[in-house]
Amino acid sequence: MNALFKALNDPTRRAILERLRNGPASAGAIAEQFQFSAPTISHHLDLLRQAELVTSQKQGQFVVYTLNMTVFDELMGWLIQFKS
Amino acid sequence: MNALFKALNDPTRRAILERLRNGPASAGAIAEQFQFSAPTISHHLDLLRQAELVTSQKQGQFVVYTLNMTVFDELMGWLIQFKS
DNA sequence: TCAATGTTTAGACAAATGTCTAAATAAATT
DNA sequence: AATTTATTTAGACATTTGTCTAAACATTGA
Repeated sequence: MNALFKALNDPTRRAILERLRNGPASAGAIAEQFQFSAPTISHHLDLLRQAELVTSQKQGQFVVYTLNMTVFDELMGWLIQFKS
Repeated sequence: MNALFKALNDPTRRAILERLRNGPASAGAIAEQFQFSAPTISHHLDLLRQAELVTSQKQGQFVVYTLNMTVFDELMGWLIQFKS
């Protein structure tokens, strides 16, 4: 839960998640959309992976990142506590 | 949205929110449940208020904090994007 | 009015965070 | 084999964050 909220507490990381709604993408393809350096984006992707918000698979020289929607359920569950 | 995720990115603040599920409470009553100093809890309450996750009303010498569930809807809305 | 109680403000400080550049690793191409 | 392309790792650095103590402010009660 800590890693989850930590990962979400950054606008760039949230934008990456929104980008991945359109489907999986390589680290480079993701990085292109932002003004930050590749290492910075790589680090953001690492935090998203630690929170299990994304998974990654190596495809040749590329590393493809995919949204993991499972974790959103967990968050939703936490939120629903407050609605009742 | 930034203030919201920032506010949620701390276990003490999340615990305060869970405490407030049981009903409104004064700053002092909240602080009693934690090992941190009163100023520290006051600061956490301030961040929760900035995120509009709580509201506060002065009642005599006490300041009573109340959960504002409206904001949870906003968060839920953001999450639901990812489920479809 | 003075003292006690409840809360916030101010300022300090260590730890965590987001960014960068340079270098390392890995795969594909020539 | 050497070079290019894709990505990560390492290390540095400024900023932000969470905590504290001391002091200020506000309300109540003696």
